Amino acid sequence: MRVSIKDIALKCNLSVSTVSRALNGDYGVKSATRTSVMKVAKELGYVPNIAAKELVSQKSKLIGIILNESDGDGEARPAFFELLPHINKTLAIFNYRAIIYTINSNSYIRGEITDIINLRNLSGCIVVSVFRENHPIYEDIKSLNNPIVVLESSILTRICSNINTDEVMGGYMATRYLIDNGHKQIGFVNGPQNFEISNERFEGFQKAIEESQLQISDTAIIWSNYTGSGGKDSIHQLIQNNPAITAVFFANDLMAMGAISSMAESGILVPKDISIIGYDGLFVCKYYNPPLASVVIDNAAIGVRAAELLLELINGGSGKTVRVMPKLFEGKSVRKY
Amino acid sequence: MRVSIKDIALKCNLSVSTVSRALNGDYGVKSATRTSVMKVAKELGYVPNIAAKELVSQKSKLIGIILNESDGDGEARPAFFELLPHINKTLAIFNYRAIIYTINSNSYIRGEITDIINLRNLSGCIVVSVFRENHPIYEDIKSLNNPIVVLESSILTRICSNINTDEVMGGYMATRYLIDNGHKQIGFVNGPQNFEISNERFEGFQKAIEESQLQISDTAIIWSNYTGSGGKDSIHQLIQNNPAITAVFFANDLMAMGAISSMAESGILVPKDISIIGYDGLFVCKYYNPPLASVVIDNAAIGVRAAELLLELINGGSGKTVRVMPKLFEGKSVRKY
DNA sequence: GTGAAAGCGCTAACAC
DNA sequence: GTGTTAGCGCTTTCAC
Repeated sequence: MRVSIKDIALKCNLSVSTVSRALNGDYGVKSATRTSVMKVAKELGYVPNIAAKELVSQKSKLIGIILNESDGDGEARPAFFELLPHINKTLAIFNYRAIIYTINSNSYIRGEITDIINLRNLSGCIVVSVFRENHPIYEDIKSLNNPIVVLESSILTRICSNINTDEVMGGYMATRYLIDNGHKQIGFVNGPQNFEISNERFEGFQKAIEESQLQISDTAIIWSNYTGSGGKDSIHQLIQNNPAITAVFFANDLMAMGAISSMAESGILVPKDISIIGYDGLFVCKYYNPPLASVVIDNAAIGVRAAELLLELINGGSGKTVRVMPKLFEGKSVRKY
Repeated sequence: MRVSIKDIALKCNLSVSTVSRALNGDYGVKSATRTSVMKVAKELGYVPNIAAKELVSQKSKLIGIILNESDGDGEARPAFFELLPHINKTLAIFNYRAIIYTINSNSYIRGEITDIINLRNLSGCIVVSVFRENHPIYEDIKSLNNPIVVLESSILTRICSNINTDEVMGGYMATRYLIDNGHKQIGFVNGPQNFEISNERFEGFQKAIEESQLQISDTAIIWSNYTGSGGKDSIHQLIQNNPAITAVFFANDLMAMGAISSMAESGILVPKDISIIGYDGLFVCKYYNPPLASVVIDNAAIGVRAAELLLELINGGSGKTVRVMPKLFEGKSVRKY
């Protein structure tokens, strides 16, 4: 049988209520009483029963982390796994813990996220995966009555914060970097059109192109799928239709890597024959061959900030938007003309 | 106020105990009663209060996943993040959920893992990170009274299972693959000596070397640190001391990648000038330039199996050892002589 | 400053 | 087959 406050009360000749107050640092307990309670608790190896606390307080100190199941194969969005430890560590400082939930994006039914929260009385949750635009989960989030932080989205309510990279800026930075290095014939391999991030990165791309008054043919823009093999297919198509191309911006690193390794087999070298820049700043970029230029998303900062935003909401704060600036990693995959 | 079984009882003209029995599928409830209870529960939007259930049952349906904090930087052991979704999905089938705990390997104090388990009454836990040999956490695990599954270790008790790749075989396969391709001057860049996996991979390496009666100089074996920059430093040292070397086995992919990208800058090409094989089978291997030969650890299988082993222990089964065979990914980084 | 008692939502004897 | 009751460990009024 585990030690309970009753055991402490018995040993201290006190009532359970006093012990409870002493243990929880409440006012109205003589300081001598408190020290003796603490001492006995330690001696007895007392561990509070969280289930009992939760039952009476109706709260849980548990945070849900919502993951899109398709991220699970490790290919789709590896960057999100870099977030997890940082979210977790920040939450742990305040004695919150994270439960991971995997949601199948295709079989999602309205209210699923509400059920998840209610079942374990979660204090809040963080949606780390990007779902396609107009995915029903976003409707649920908007009408939710629980604190929630959504990454890479712009949902903002009294009780929902969002944190995201400035994707337009990211797209702009990547394209600008190519232009600044003298490239004029530039291709863009993007993700699917029904993702907010794809469209924003595209907007940044366009901005940089227009600003420089470059002409980009329609065939130089490909809407792919954020996978390595998608990158591979796209680059060949791109080169075939645009033989004069000298640089390509891929909307994520995985597609860029798929393209580079595939081109190498055809004897096309990076950056000698063609320059490549990716997006995400995966930690493997710096060990890629060649080190892959990329728009770096600061996952550590986002993870910490997401957790902080959620804790703010839990403590009564109201929803806000936080925007994180991406950085450029130059790598060695872009040639200067 | 949330709907409780009391509300259902009221509406159905039943007692709470009958409702409880009906809801939990216990025997001794008329089938008509059960259907009406179910119907009303649904109508009212009833969600069971898990805290109450846990309080009375003294169990939690919560599993701890123990991560070494140093894995958190995403560099140390990226492969483990590939495990997570698979563990999680398997647990979810049986309504168990995973809580992620980050442990700082250096500041660990005896009993920490026991406290973690007791505080939330975890049904069990899975230790996914590799700690160095003789780390105090392993002593704690041996004397634990709760179901636990440890990856990449050989701890086996009545209530502790372990699951690991056959690392000796992995080391053997990698080395054998180089030998079979005609390499005779082979180098080995390993991880730190105080990790069980390093020593096992080394054993496999030695076995293949001896079997083939090759001579390997002491300077061709380097104990590094599993990081990309460690791989970079090691390869240059290796080549300098062993100019005739034609192939190197790296005990993980990250070191191999660090080495390849660094060699490229010095004009040393893989596999033309030197052949490289890695270990782990990270999903980026196939998009590396060149696609990196590697010993593939089947993280999906390990994740699923680890969860299954834990559930077995929770349901009264006893500790067992499961060994998973690694596979070889040939890539294009090894040249045939 | 401390104690007695009620109750959070649920399960599990035990009674009928 | 169903109801009554006690109790899981804790917090929180309300007395004193």
